[in-house]
Amino acid sequence: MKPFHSYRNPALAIDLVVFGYNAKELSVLLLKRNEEPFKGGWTLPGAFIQMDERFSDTCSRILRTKLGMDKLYLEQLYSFDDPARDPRGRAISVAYYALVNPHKLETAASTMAGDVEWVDCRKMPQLGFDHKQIFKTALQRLRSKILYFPVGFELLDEQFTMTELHELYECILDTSLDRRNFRRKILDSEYILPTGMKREGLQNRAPELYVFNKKLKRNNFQLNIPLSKGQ
Amino acid sequence: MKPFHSYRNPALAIDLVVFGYNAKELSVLLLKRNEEPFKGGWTLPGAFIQMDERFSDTCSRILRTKLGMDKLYLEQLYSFDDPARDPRGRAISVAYYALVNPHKLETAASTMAGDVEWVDCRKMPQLGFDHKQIFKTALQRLRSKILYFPVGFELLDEQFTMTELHELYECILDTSLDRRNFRRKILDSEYILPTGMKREGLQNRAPELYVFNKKLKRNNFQLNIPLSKGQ
DNA sequence: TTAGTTTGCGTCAGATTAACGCAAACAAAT
DNA sequence: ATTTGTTTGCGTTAATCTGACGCAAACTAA
Repeated sequence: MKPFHSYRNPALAIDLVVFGYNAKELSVLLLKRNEEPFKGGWTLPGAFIQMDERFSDTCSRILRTKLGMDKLYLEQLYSFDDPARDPRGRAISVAYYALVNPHKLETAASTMAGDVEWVDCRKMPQLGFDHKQIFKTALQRLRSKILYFPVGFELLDEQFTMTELHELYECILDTSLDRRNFRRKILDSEYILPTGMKREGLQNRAPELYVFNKKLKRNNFQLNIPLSKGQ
Repeated sequence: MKPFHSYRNPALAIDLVVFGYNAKELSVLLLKRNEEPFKGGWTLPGAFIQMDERFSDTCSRILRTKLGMDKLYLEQLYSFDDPARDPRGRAISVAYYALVNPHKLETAASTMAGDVEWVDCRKMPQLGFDHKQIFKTALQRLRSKILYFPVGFELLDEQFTMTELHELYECILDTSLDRRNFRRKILDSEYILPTGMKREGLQNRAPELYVFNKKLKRNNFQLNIPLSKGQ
């Protein structure tokens, strides 16, 4: 058995859609390019896969370079193959998306690269390559996944209030959800557990803090969150 | 802007999980290899991606070669990156799965390659490369997708009875489903439409034939099929 | 002190689910 | 031809779930 001979293979890249949530705003990490192609424009952060790297290694490399942190929730999204997606030549992109709580990055804020920026999901500029499509696919995936899997707790602090979780869902789904029904569904689901604690510095009836239930591995759960139509 | 220089890139392959359904049996198209690696063993059909091909082109090429037919339901599954997945060297696999009604192939039966065979999903042999993992991922995807999307009609004839559809679901999900509740759910969903016709050669009260409702494009529907616990 | 907001808990009519009954139309066995 | 079992279509029902929204205690802002 002989190894592959020198096929000409398409270049193979990883592109990342890194979601961050802060102050009722879902944003994505964009890269301001300072070289061709798309010099001066925005793209998603990405890198070519090295021969000895696994996808997750390449992801880590990108995240470390641009965010100074690489242990994030990471999920493979889709592989993109438009022959014209990169003007430099044939390149396949394996896209991943990641979830970060930008708050947790603040300690390492100085390590965030100068050429990246958080951009509000609702105000996406034009993106180079086929990155607009990748972004749209990622947002779609996040929106549908959050309905049946406790993704998104990755976007909040370790402890959070019901209101914070509610706002996160409204923000990601870009719709309004009935507060009381949401509360009931989430608590019934046992996705989260009450800690019995309240945030420091607040008085008696401050909102209760919850944590994600790490023991829970239910897979086929359906939140089925109602839209708030009236009010 | 210069084109890519000669990076050494991993080889890039497409592997296919082709599902076929016949006589209450869900099967997958396997390839009997007659060269190394895994000579004499089973693998999924696959091929390397040519520089000018899109994924779907490579899929078509494989399907035409092995089945003599290439217009099937096709969906990208996942991309696999284990550095050890191919003993010949680094190779990435972009896996797709396809659905065929083997009945529709019969006319072109002679064109089916001699080195492939339909194998019952429940009796999968050892597979070369990481193809067992790819197969498992595909089956999982099919099982979850069938619950919220009218995939699977691709596996039946143009017209089919409620019983045939019911059996297909039981077979794919590998469980028993209450016939009467299944019927109600499916009819309420409007995934299928009654034709008012009965299969030829049968008498008055032969089972009614249905067709897939092609106008239906509902996306967030939940079949929520109950398991039949008693009886 | 008053007026609004946030948070937690509750109510309730209507829809949905899961389990299963029943009979007409057929098929197979005697 | 009659009996017996199976297939197919259509119902029923109790328990549960959904979605809309009321209410008051604890807080905040004016």
